[in-house]
Amino acid sequence: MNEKEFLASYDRKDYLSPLLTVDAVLFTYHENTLKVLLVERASFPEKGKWGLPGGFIDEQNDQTLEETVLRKLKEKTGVIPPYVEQLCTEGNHQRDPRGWSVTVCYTALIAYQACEAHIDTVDSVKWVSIDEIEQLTLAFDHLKLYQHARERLKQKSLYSIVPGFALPDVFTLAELQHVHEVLIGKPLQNKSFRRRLEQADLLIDTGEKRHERGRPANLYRLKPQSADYRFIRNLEF
Amino acid sequence: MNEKEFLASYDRKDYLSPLLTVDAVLFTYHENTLKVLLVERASFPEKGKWGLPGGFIDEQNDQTLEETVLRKLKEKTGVIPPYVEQLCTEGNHQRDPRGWSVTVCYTALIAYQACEAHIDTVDSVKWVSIDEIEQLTLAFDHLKLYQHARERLKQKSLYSIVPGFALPDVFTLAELQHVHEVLIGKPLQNKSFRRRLEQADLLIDTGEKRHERGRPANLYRLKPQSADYRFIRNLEF
DNA sequence: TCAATAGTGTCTTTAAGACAATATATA
DNA sequence: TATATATTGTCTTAAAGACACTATTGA
Repeated sequence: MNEKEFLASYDRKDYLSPLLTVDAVLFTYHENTLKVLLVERASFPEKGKWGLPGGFIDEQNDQTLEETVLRKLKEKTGVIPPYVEQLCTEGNHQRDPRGWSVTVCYTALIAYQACEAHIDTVDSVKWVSIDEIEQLTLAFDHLKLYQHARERLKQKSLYSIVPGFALPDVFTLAELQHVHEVLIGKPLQNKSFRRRLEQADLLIDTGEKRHERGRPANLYRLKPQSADYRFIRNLEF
Repeated sequence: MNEKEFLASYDRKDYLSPLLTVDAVLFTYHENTLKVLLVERASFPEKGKWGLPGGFIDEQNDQTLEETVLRKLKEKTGVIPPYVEQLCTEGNHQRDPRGWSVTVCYTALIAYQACEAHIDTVDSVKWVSIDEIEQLTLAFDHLKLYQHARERLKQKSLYSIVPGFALPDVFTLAELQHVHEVLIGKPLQNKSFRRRLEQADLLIDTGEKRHERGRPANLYRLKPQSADYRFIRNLEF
């Protein structure tokens, strides 16, 4: 038998694979807190519980795993988040009552404003503050996945400005610093934070200013390469 | 219908999942070079080509994905490597001619001596130097997976001593430094390298010395926690 | 002018880079 | 003693921490 004959005689139905899903921990920053997107499960198992957005691969329409997660996030938020990164894959025979199951989990970030209107139209999707999420009983092992994503994002906040993707397109340095501070769980040295941003040249100065209380703050935009930039030294934590 | 009834009526055969495999990029260090374990494929597709060790989940016997990869690595090397870490999950409809397929890929490290005897007994398993691997035509997208693992390990060599798990139980600082240098692709400052090891207290001094040419070198062992330790500052590269 | 917030100056501290110097083996 | 390799000393440099100070707005 050659490979061609093998493939002709191969029938997928003869081999059962574990259940395979894709999930995402989508963060945003709003009203001085980090929030995570939760979805109410419409069907069994765990029907009625809240869990991470996600679902099955559509083999006809998804070319890659990443396309699956983008499609799912767009279904729930109306938009495709500017930052999406694979987090981990969890697979065992206990996490789903249907049997051996595997989920490929992603971390994603988006501006609150980018999906506010869309999310307001549906009851089965909501943002939950990270202060409240631990109290909820999430579906499957989704709490654990969230915790993993949170921990990774915390690490990233020490050596990158990835958390900035949870902010709107245009933001102040104080806002950016505060997202990092929320993730790290303690205040940062303002001067250090600004100094390294300046040196790494990761932001575009819009020239605009935001007037609220006090001195108006300069408004910045993320440069595209800022998703990949890594400082060679971590901030203290 | 309640959840119990749902599960009773649920039949996995009604839902086809993509093909799911687990693969590993297993590195070792021998004769001053890094090497990767390759396995000759015994069956279609890609029969006869060399590729990464890996295979399907055994739903009856594997409790988790990690157990699957450990089982596969033990089959090929005779031992369970001391360092195993999930690398990434690659999934699309092109990587396998049988259709939509997903692989969960791990990075692992082991001492050459730990599996030398076992590997010598089989023809279908071999170590390939990283200088030669790019020339080979590996099965599926295994070259890309290897490159990904190599890049990640290079990054880790800048802020951890994870590469030390490619060495035997007992090793000299010169050996450890050289593994890092091979990964990074340039010489390191000897003093910096030793200074940070000393400070982080990651090694156990065995008290023994290795006598070769020149001054005998002190022999060390990795402390268990050294797999997780991260320096707060990267070495230059 | 005061309160509030944004942003800067500058000294200290930490840890890496550079590289010379010393130490301990064998031939 | 010469050679080889291991190990240390120490000065320089880069970048973060600490924290006080100045700047710019509205009330």
